[in-house]
Amino acid sequence: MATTSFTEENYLKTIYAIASRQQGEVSTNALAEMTATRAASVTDMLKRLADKGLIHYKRYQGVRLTDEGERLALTIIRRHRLWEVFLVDKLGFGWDQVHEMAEELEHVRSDELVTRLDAFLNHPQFDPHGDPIPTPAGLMPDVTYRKLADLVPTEEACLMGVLDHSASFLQHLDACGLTLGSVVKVSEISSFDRSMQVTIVPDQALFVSHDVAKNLLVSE
Amino acid sequence: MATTSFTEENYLKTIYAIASRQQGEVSTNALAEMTATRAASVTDMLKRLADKGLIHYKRYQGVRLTDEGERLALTIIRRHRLWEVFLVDKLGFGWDQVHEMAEELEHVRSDELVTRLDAFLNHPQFDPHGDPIPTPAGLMPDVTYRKLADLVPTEEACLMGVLDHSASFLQHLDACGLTLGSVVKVSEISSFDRSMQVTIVPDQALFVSHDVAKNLLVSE
DNA sequence: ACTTATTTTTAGGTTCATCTAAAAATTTAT
DNA sequence: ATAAATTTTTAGATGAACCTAAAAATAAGT
Repeated sequence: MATTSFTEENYLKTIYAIASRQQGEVSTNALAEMTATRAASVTDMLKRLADKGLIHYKRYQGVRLTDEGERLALTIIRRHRLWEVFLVDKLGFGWDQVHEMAEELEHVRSDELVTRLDAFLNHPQFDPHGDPIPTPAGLMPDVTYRKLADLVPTEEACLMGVLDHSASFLQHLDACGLTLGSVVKVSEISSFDRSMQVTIVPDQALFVSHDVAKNLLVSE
Repeated sequence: MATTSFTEENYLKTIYAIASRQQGEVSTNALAEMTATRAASVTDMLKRLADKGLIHYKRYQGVRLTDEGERLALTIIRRHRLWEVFLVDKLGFGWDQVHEMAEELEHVRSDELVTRLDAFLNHPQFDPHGDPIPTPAGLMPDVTYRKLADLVPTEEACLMGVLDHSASFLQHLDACGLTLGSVVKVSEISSFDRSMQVTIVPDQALFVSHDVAKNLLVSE
């Protein structure tokens, strides 16, 4: 109920992001690195978030979101991802350009705005990077993808998302013609460097390095 | 060049707004009232804005925007008004609902975003309240309107804007069927209370109080 | 186990944007 | 023109979000 600041919202989002790719509590240092601040500043903030009942925090023990904190984090992530869809689908930005803008737009406080934006965009299920958009109630849909790197020759799958969100990775995919939604078929895997020879169905052949393949998510 | 904070941007916008409906310098007290802060806080901020070269400020003498300050104020007003068009035209909000959201959206820092939003909206010249949208270069188009209250019987004009932006005024106009773009013709003016009998062309007759008429802008 | 290294927290300080209370400048009124 | 009223500024505090440097707790190494 108490109002959460711009900065507090960013911490919640960051705690969620770190927690979702490991298990156990999130460390102060990990947060300091992600938020580009110092550990001492993080400790300050953790006390405030704990006072507001948004995280479980015991000193020296790391931190975990409360139910309320997780719900809040997910509504912010929902806003972020909806704005990304808007920027790409409606304004024609590239998927490598939208992160910074969405970081700001996500903090605009209006539930009605989010509701209408969602309808305007036709209730998208995924953002331009293939990440699922949390529900209005603050739940993360669970999607199970495989990495392209885990496929074996002759397997075919649809490109669904990326693990690396950096502009340089996304631009590299653009340059290769690897677009979400494409169907790819693995022809060969080099036993030397694990690079893959794949075909973008129907007929576009290309090599994909292991570094790329392990950051590409596929369905099926 | 130096980065302007959210708060500084709001002061610039407010200085512009007050200056544009009076002549001479803007007073500390007027700013305190508009920003809902205390005069002492305003004085603090004025020093900072003066240091950044955004205002002309001599103590006890009131304040005036520099060219740079005015350009900045107008780019913020441009963003505000473009977002209002988006919210009304694309998301279907009422013109009485969009001010608060636009207050937040206007601070999102990306020139490219504004450029693309403007194109997406088809380069609108006016916001949903009939206020002109400053140019990308930071110039306010000058439009000259009359007040409906200044028309005399048998004159006809097009509703172009409002002076009062309050939700209650706008809702009242909605309830009366007074929409921007409508053509109205003045039939009679009461010498008692200056209320007007007008016809929304072609055939919708209604009474308009002087309080309403003096806050409605018409063209021609 | 005990010393060393790492992580985390405390202590004390800074900046931004605000506040209250009191002092100074300006304006108004008699 | 001088006193009274108003406006504006200074002085000193506060809270949020950060910082550095040092202390304390935990984890790791031999």
